[in-house]
Amino acid sequence: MPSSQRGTNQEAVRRHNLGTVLRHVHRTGEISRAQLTTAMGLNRSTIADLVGELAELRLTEHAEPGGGGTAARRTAGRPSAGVRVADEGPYVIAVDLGVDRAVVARVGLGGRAFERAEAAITHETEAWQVGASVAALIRHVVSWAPAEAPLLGIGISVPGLVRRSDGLVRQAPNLGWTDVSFGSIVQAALDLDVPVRLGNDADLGALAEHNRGAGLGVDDLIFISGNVGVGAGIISGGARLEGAVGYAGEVGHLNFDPRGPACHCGSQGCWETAVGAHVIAEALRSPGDQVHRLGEILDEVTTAPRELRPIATDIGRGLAAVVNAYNPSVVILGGYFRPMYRLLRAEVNAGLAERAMAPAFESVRLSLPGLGTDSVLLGAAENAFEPVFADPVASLATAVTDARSRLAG
Amino acid sequence: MPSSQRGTNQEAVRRHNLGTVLRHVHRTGEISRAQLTTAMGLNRSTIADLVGELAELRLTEHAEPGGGGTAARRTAGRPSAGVRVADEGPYVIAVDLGVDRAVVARVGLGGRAFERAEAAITHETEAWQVGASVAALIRHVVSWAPAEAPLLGIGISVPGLVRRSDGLVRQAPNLGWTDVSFGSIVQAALDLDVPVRLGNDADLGALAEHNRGAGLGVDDLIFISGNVGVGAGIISGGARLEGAVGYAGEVGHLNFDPRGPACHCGSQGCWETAVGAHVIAEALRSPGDQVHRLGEILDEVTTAPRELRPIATDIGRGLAAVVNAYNPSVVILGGYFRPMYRLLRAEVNAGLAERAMAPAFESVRLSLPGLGTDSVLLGAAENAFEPVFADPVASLATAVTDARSRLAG
DNA sequence: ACGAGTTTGTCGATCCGACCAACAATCAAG
DNA sequence: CTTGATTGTTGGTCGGATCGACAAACTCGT
Repeated sequence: MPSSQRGTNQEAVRRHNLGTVLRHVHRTGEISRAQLTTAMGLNRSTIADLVGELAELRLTEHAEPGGGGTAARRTAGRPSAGVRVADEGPYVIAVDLGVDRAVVARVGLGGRAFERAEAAITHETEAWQVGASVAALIRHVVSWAPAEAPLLGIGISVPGLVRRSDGLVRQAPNLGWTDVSFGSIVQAALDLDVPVRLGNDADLGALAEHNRGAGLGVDDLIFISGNVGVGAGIISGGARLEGAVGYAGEVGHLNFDPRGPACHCGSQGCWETAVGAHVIAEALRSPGDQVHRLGEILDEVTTAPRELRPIATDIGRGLAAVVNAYNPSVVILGGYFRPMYRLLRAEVNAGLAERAMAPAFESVRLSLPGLGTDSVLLGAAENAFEPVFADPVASLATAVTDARSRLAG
Repeated sequence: MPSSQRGTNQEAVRRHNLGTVLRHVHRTGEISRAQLTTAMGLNRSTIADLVGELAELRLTEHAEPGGGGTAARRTAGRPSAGVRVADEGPYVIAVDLGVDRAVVARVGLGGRAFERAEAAITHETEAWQVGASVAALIRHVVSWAPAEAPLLGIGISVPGLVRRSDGLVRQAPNLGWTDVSFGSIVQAALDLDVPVRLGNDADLGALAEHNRGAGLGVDDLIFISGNVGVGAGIISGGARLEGAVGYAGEVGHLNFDPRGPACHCGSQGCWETAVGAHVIAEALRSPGDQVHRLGEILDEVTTAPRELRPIATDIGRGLAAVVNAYNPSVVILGGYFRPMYRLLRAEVNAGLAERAMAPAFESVRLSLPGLGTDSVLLGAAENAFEPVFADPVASLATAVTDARSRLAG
């Protein structure tokens, strides 16, 4: 039964409002109390009370009315005091597990990415080995954190199917993983009982672009991740579309041509077999071991190679299915689709126009990621922050306050 | 911005809780206060208060602890008094606009369908003519209603694209409509200022099956409507998936075979061109004008004709795309897909297994509608009831209390 | 420079709704 | 018939949002 079947008690109201104020502060970095009252529709007094509680929790702190520097003069009346994320405030660790490397970053409340580190991983590496390198990267990154700052959790992005209920990695073909409990592996390697949240790379990319990127204020958007495999992260009506088990958005395996080549998923002629990284690498006559780096290779290309044109058209044609199925207002092309769209915008659009239904086509817009190549990494961070917006007090209770010293040992 | 950006004030809490109690009563017909406390997680006293307010609004009434008849003896302790929908309680009018006929029914709070009426419509009929016949059916059906009972609204199902923001029918190929404001037409024909809510047939079928049919308690389900055209209504995470403008779920125009025949949507090889009513009717060598009645024709068939087998397989193959895209736990086959699945279950399942991704396939189950051929009609009623669950007081304010006498004139 | 007008923060009082505790009602089981 | 269990009712309590009044801090016009 969904939440609509349950009642709302006053404790839940407080939790929700407190979390929502924090969400606004997180989204903007700094926001005035006046803006909070209009955005949330609550009374001035109520906002003041909530802001006071957040300050007591050391999540936010008072900001002088002047704002950051000599901001432009505003309207008449008393200037509104600001609320900003606390110095030495809480942070999370974001992990982007790619097919050839792992990137780890420390991200503060407010969305600022501080230190980052990365390491290469190969297709042959076992999951526990990957866990060990990730743990080492985390130790390194946390060592730069303020001593007092609490670690709220770890968010991990995985290029594969992640079961929502427990974060189990069901299938990650490009890592060679099946049923790997990667969250537990990292926890064990760190010897730290900190909340870990895993997510599919496309889902997390969509989350980040929705909160901070090209999808700001857009409640129906799709992030397409091209990362050897092809997947979609879907935000519909402002909420993540997950499906029963968390596998919604596997558009790479939508049917594209029933007479097409066999796909590793068991079917044949999947969209992925027409626009996957292998196909593009082959068209570029790129060495086989460079497939994992396709995005970087394409990023250095300035003029579109002729042989990529039909593939770009097929990208558009496949996007038509996405548009017909989900009716988004923005589709953001991430991973190696980003340079493909940058180079071959006309072909992609033509393929889309050819097959999308007119009313759905009219209301959609293709877009490049607003966060560049960091969408997925920042999405992992956003995902790790989610609990603190749902219930700040409970989330702080599970946070690790002395992460730096405990991980240094 | 979604609701998560706004705050919750106490007035909203009361509205929500009052509506939720009413939703429970509606769903079950009769429910004990004890069940309400456990289901909603609120205190006994609070439930008693809410129930009292609903009774004052004449929406519900007290039911003796004995329940409906000599129910089985229950647990120890004082028996819990029941709450049931009021006699002479509020009702809605549901309209199912099919391709060859319109069905109208009066549906009471609690979901009971009382009187119904229908009339034939032809492809050539203009929208205002359809509106006039629907209005006549409504007048007829309302004439049987209790004099005191308030009419909450009218729910209309349309086989086509309906814009969510204002209920405009953008495209209804099988009715020959483009940009028709059918809600206003019916309002004008009735000369009654009553709330009218339109919806796509598949979306409404999904709603009804979720609330009262084969999808009871299932939060991720899909209703496939085969009604000359092919569409899907999607419930994901307990909420309707609508998309930016309301066109999500147009799976009939997902790509099926790029070399397939041209589709009326402008593309070619859409799934609809492989499993649409015309294809099946042709395979049955049925007269061309019988296409609209395909569901009824198939309902009378007892053994599956051999020539339908490949089509059934293609139904399954197309469903694989639906399963990959939305990861539902139940897919309900409505319209003419209902007899197709009844007759050719094995073929449909085989086609699905052939192309769906393994993890998604494992978590999905195909099903016949729990409401028979009435899913869409009852979904239109459920849709019309929605406002009263969002805010009972406001909805009653817009209701028509003397509908019978005003429509009799 | 100074007052008028405007907007915001703060404080106490108030209101509203959910919660709690005690008690009465009503049943099953022994 | 007694005991135990469960539920409805009632009056009081508590938490949280709101309201009104006032002070604070700014812009703008003179």
